[in-house]
Formats: sequence, structure tokens, C-alpha cells
Amino acid sequence: MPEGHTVHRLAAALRAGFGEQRVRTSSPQGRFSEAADLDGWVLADAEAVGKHLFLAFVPDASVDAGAPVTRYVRVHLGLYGSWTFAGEPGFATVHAIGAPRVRIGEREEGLDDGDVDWRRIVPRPTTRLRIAGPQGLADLTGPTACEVLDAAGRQAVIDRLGPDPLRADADRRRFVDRVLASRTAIGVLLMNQDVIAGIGNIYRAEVLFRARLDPTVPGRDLTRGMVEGIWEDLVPLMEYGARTGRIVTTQPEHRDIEARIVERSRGTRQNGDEDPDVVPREKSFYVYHRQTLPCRVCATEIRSADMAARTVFWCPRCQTVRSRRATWTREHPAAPWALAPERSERP
DNA sequence: GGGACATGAAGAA
DNA sequence: TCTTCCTGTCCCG
Repeated sequence: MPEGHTVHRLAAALRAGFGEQRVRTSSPQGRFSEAADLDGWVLADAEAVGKHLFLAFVPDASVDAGAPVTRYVRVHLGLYGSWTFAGEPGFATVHAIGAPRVRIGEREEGLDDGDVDWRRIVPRPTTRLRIAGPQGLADLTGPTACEVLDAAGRQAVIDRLGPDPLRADADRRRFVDRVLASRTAIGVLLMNQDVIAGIGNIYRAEVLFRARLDPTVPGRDLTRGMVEGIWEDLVPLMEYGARTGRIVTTQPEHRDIEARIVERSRGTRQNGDEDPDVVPREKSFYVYHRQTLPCRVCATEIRSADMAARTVFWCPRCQTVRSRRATWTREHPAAPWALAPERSERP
């Protein structure tokens, strides 16, 4: 499922597609009956906080400011939720956002031939919410939450979330203090949305690898600098994700371990001929879903185990940092950000 | 057609 | 810690 970066990307797509426009709303599946109450309202804004999406609706464009009624639709995609878009050329830069595997994709390509009017696209029966504007439409399926809230309700949700690294108003210190005060494992804390909002299973595994941290280290055993380092590493990683829609955490020199092993044995160098702008998914992660494969840095077999009800992946050799007394060796240096944050290479 | 699995989280026990 | 919910895909028989 989408981690926080996806939801921010989605909010931007919805703002661009429907922002400040009058929209039709419906629930083809029938399980979001409140859609009818908002039909014909103006979608004033779309905002992401962690993995939560808030769509602000006001009654009508012609309503003067004053104290307009605002209703918020809160959407949480959960593990399976996704949005699909269709519309005029250039309406949405994305066809589908959400669940890991493709959705309307196939069908939509057929409909995108140009012969089929997007207005005639029949929603899937599972479509919880359809939003249709002058330029296009967006269909939501499979969310774990889709509900209407007032301003207080929206605020209550936000208040129980930890800081979101993708938000300019995020309070890094809240995250750092919370981690340093906890005896819970860092691998569990990172999945707790009250501690830090927007992190999911991929970013958890990957950022811990990059920090060389053992996922089981209690938060309070870490130094303030280490925890700040986790945050500072997450910000650009997630910004990249929000911008491109893809999670890439590997540094270029670690992307092709198989080739590097061959290269080393032959004592030759090879020129990379891949498009540097597109990192293939199978080269995008250090540890996520790479259990039993060799570590990209040290070739040790990547392991996996259950942690916080999800599978965590880690390198038992690289991720040995367990406390403030951690030592670095030449072969296993500190994470890039720990050495020189400002020069750490980003994807 | 059935079961496992997937970037998630709430609520019960 | 366990169960449940949301959807779609893939692999198997």
C-alpha cells in the first residue's frame, strides 16, 4: 500500500484535477452514502497528513467567504485502496495511485484510445467514491476509511498523529523526543503513526538499513544525533517518492551487486548503460523484499522476521548498530548522512 | 475456484 | 497478540 509519499502525491493530483471546482460525487458501490450530500459542492482543497487524505468541500463556488460550511472527506487507503483517474488529455499525470499492483491500468489504456469519452467510463462495482469534475474523474476503491468529518473531527485525527516528514510544519523534535524516551524497538516505533506519520513497511526497512541500525534496538539506546539522522534521511527520500511516485533508497553504486561481483572477479570496470533517471524496481531497495538475497553492500544474506505485525527485512552484518557506543569500521562505515549529511547522495 | 499475499490499522481480548 | 476489514493478483490444483 501507499506510504505517506503516495498520499501527498495523490493530494497534489486531486488539487490539480478538481481544485476549486464544482464536482459531482457518488458512491457506485453504495457504501459511502454521504457522497450524495456533497454532490455539487466545490472541492476546495486536498491535503495529506501522514497516510490520511483530507478533501475539503464547501457548498458552492458562489458562496461568499464569511463562514462557509466546510466538510472534510477523510480517506485512508489502508493496504488495498487505490484511486484511478481518467479525463481530458493532461487531466491527471497519474493513471492510478494506491495499491501495490496495477488496477484500472489495462482497461484505462483501452479507454484512452481517444475514441471513448471519459464521461462514459462505467465505474467498477467496488467503487466507493467517484468524483467527477469538468475535466475528468477519479474513482476510489478499497479504502480502509472513507468518511465525512467536520473541522473538529479532522483536527482530532491530525492531533493523534506524529509529525509527518513531508510537511513543512512538522515538528522533528516531537519525533526525536518520543523515540529517545521509549524502550520500544526502533523498528516498531517507526511503524507507529503516533510517533511519526507516513512511514510504512518499505521506508522502515530501508531507512534502518541506511542508518545501519539493528531494527530491535530500543529507541532510548540511540543518540539524539542518530534519531535526528533518521528523520533527516527520510525527508529527501520521501520527497523523491512524492515527486516520482516511486520509492528509491539505493545509492547508484549499490544498484547492481551481481554485476559488481562479476566485475570484481574479473578486475574490470563496466560502463552502466541504464537510464539513470529510471531506477528499476528490483534495484530500488537495499533490503525490502530481498530476504535470502545478498546484501548490496556486504553480500551477506538479507533476513526477514515479523515485527509490529509486519515483516521487517535487514542485513545482519551491516545493521549491527545497537547503541551510542557504536563503532564504525572501514568495511562497514557509518551511514552516509552520519558522515556528511550535506553530501549524502540522493537518488 | 481456493488460498496466500500485499507499501495498513482498529478493536477485542 | 489476535481478528477483522478493505481489493486484486498470482499461483496452484
